[in-house]
Amino acid sequence: MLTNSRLAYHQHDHKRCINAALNRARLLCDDRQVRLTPIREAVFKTIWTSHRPLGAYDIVDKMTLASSPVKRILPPTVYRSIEFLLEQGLIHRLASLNAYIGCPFPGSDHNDVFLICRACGSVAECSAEYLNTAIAQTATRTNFKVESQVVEIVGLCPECQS
Amino acid sequence: MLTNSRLAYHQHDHKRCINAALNRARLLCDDRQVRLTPIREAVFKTIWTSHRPLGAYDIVDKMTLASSPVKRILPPTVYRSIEFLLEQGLIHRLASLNAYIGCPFPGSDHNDVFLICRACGSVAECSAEYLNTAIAQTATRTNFKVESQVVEIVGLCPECQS
DNA sequence: TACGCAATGTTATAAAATAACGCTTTCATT
DNA sequence: AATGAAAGCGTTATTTTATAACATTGCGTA
Repeated sequence: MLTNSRLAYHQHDHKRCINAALNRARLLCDDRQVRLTPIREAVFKTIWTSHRPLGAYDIVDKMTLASSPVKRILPPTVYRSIEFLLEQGLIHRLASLNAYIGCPFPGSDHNDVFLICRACGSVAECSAEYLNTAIAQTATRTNFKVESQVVEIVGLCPECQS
Repeated sequence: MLTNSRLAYHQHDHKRCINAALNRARLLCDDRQVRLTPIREAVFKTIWTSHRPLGAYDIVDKMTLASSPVKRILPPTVYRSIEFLLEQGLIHRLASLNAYIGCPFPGSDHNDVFLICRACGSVAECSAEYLNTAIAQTATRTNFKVESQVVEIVGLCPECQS
């Protein structure tokens, strides 16, 4: 099972997390000949601020604060970057929250299962073979052809159960 | 496996579908001593118009058209009914679509898995034991305590694969 | 009848996302 | 280097989705 739950749920040097993600993103974009522009990179870093998902307007606000006092970053700018990052699989959208979170293993072929903690707001991503098998089975039984899936599990992360 | 895929995907006398759903809803509300008022019932019927999910404003528009030409049904009214129907488990919200659909088996204990056809827009609901088991397993492995889940599968229904 | 509460009406606004258009930058080709 | 097409970004306006706040109505119970 592929998961970043260890990192998502425990104290760690998150700057290294961000840097690692950024490096992966750069390599991946380089590889694919797509441009990770300064704005896209800034949006990416903003989303990677924590292991909690951010809404589009959270990103707008954070980026406006971070930039020079004069300049406002406006929604369309952010949404464009979000669109790009989603296309490249560098971030995910959490439909049940209208929010976005960094993908811990971009480029690898994985289906997305998210564990959303309702207490601390953390989100971990997992990819489990047997879960995908179960989804495939469910679909097969009804002759449904799966193309994509949204699996978001809400509950309590290990840290918030005590 | 509990599913309404047969009905969702094939021609059938949908009026009977609606009536059956309405009867179930009435019994259930009666049982629970909650009030299925005329407005709530109207919203419920509107959502049950088809096996396709409706957005809140679709419901507003449909109901406004259906009622006398003078009277406008306004969003808060509809949202209140939606809230009530969700609480009673009579309808479901599809997070990935911001839309609502009638529950074919309210009252029964079931986890929700939705099969959303991207071609015709139909949605079928399934409850599969092994899928829930798989979700439970995934959670257990990461010590995550599941409280609720959103599983929405997008693809092609049997009718739209040809 | 009067009280209390749930349900609805109404106005206004918040929050999330996109449309449309023009300017600037980038980059391959000359 | 010049240039033309496409991609990226700035800006204004608007659409779509959802809720806040408060007034009014209806309905059962003391």
